[in-house]
Amino acid sequence: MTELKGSVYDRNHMSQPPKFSDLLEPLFKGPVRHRDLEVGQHLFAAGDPVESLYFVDSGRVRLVRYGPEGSILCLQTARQGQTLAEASLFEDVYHCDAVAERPSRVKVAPKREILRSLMSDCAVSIRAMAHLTRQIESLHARLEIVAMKSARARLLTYLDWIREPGEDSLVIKDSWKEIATEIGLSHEVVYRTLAVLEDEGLISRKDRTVELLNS
Amino acid sequence: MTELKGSVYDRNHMSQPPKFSDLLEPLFKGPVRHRDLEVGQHLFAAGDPVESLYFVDSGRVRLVRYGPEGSILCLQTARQGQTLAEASLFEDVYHCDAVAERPSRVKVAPKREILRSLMSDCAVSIRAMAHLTRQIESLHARLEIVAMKSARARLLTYLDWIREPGEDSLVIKDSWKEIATEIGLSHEVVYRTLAVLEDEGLISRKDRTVELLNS
DNA sequence: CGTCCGCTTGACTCAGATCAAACTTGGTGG
DNA sequence: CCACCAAGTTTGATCTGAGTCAAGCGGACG
Repeated sequence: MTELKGSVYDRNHMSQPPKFSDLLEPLFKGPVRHRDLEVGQHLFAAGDPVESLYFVDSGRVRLVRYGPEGSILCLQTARQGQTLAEASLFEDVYHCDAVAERPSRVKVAPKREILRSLMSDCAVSIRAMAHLTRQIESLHARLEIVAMKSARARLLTYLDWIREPGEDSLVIKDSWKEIATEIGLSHEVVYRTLAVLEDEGLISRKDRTVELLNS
Repeated sequence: MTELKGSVYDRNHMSQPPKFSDLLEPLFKGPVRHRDLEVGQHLFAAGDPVESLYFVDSGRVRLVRYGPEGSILCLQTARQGQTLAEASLFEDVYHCDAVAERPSRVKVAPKREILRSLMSDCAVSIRAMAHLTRQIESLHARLEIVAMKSARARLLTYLDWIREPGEDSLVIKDSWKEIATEIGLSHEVVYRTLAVLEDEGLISRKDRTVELLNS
């Protein structure tokens, strides 16, 4: 509970709260293997057997699914200190791909070890459940956003979602282009809508910080 | 594991597989309270404290969230034999409403009892985790559908999703109107798209059964 | 028999996608 | 230090497809 000011994790879209990472981290403390990934490199692909649980030491790894028409949907983004595809722990094979967004290093823990630890300590499994429920809520929020028809509502809801509770200003960590794909809009519309919102005085932008006025 | 041929549950959109219901059902065996709901009646609302876990004995209860512009988003549909809002077990207050879609009867189990059972038996909590992961995958599938821009792709993917693996024909259990809201389309577009797909020979309809040709 | 509601189709509107072009920024290498 | 390239950002013009309003059909149910 120290580095990076913590604000990098909280309420972050598609990312699990930090607490659980800390809880599972002990599982990765023993004789664990590492894997280093270059940008674009796959950690696993849909159809691969699930044999490990991954913990992102550094970098950023995304869970994505490819649509038939070549579209890409991001299901989860695992940043430093987070685990990836926990929901696949009880699957035989993955149903989506994991691809590094940046040069990344991940810890690899055998699935069996993880399951054994969960089995042996109820307190751990309870916290794991709590973690999964948070991911479910995160998905609820994303579903809510993507289900909106208007770009304006999507953007405002998204900004409201990733902002710190109580804070009126937030720092954009990704490019707007990435955000656009994240909320299912073309980047042009995002830029346009941002301009409109700024015109209307609902937000103000400077560099990579956005101020939410009159929530 | 007997009634209704099972097909009512499997791979059903927004519904958890049946196994877990069986697993948790024992928890509802003791001296549990019941609640009867009329159509449209609320079981709980957003902001209410989470004090119980509900199990649908009969009828159908939906987890919904209301958008600012009056839009309604369904997060989960709990049918007979399923539990509702398990993801809220670790929350203090609900973040969505539960409303009966049909006259329903639900069993009510105190949250504390549930947590205690989970805490005392690791096997149960492991299975609970497995259940939650299935819900996550269900949400992934819904996200995938709603994120598609074209009505055609949404509908085809949806039909492919709810069909029995291996089966080419499926029986529509809800009205197309409900399905339309489910996949985020107006019902007119759904009807139109169905007509087009039938024209193109991709599907054929008779009564409430749809045949998928040339998947 | 009349009403309600799911279903179906048509005409029109409009918001977001797409294509296009220019500007900014950052990094790389000569 | 500058030339250059890549990628993000911004704005304009146009197109398309889903939403909306509207109207008619048919079955269920009282």
